[in-house]
Amino acid sequence: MTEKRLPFDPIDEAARLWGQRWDGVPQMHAVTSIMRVQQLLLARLDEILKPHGLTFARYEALVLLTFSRRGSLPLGKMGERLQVHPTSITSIVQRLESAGLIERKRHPDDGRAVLALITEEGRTVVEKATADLVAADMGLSGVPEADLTEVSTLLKPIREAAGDF
Amino acid sequence: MTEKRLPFDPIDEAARLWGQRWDGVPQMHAVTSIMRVQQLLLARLDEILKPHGLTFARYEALVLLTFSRRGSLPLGKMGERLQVHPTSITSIVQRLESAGLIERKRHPDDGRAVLALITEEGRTVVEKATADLVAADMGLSGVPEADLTEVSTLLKPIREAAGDF
DNA sequence: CTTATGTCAGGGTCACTGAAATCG
DNA sequence: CCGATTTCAGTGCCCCTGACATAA
Repeated sequence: MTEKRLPFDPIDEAARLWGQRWDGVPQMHAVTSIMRVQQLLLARLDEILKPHGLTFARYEALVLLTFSRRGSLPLGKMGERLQVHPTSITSIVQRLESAGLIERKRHPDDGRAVLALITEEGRTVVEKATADLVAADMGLSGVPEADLTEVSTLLKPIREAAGDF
Repeated sequence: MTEKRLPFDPIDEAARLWGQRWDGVPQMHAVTSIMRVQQLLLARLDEILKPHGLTFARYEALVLLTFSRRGSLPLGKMGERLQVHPTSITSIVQRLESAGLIERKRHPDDGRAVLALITEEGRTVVEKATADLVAADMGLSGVPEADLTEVSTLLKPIREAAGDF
């Protein structure tokens, strides 16, 4: 990754030039900002999770299992909650199983379905990884909590319009 | 992609459960929201760009060249502005060249450097693609412009803290 | 010689399509 | 037979590391 610090805000500059030709400057600025912040956050989170042998996607799957009543969920249910592709869930679960953090069980009531069950080691890893993430403010150190709540509130209609819920 | 519409906001639900065990609920909610919105936006933008033979990353590179005075920039400069890895720029430029949207030139003053120069076809494609994107409000239809400006403003300190500028 | 620029090889993650197997 | 669940093969995209050639 290029670590160069620019002497100006590259998105502000891009928005200025955009406005000389095209409409939709607020949309362009917001989209570019969201893309860039996501990239920065993901890099930071993956860096924190790496020592635990996790990517953010795998961590999310593990947390979801931690939240479930029996510590297990059918893969389809996981994909639905995490909003990821069925084949991606297969891949994520396969890698978590290789790491010994979950086990695969046949669903007792539905022979088609597979349950992912978090192991004791999985629970231990989630706790340690979460402690690190919380200590690092999820990569959002220095941002007032009120601002974060505001961001979440403003982004919610976008998710809703896209059909999340 | 799972298209299932959930009867509740999965992020609100995850935040509720998170709060029963761990700290940092506003941070967790904001991070998850940003990740999800980015995923939704990128999918929408790539869908709009696909008929033009572009991904969002390649579109951004093309727009950057459009904004440059001579329609050309050294690859290193492009990576710096777009905040992507040097090898990623090589790949992006290679594919844009294969599509006939840019040409590679040797830098006249620096034999090490390579210039990416946008072609006439490249300029045409950018205009058409941008028209489609703007018509679709960059995937942000229905969101008030004031809210988008607010989002951009709130996200700026995150980018600044991460060292963008 | 040291530094900067770009390329290439190779590995990793994840998204997606299409096909198949299994089971309700 | 139809539909749901999961897996597998294969493709594409992007990130990253490390090594390398070339030129300032």
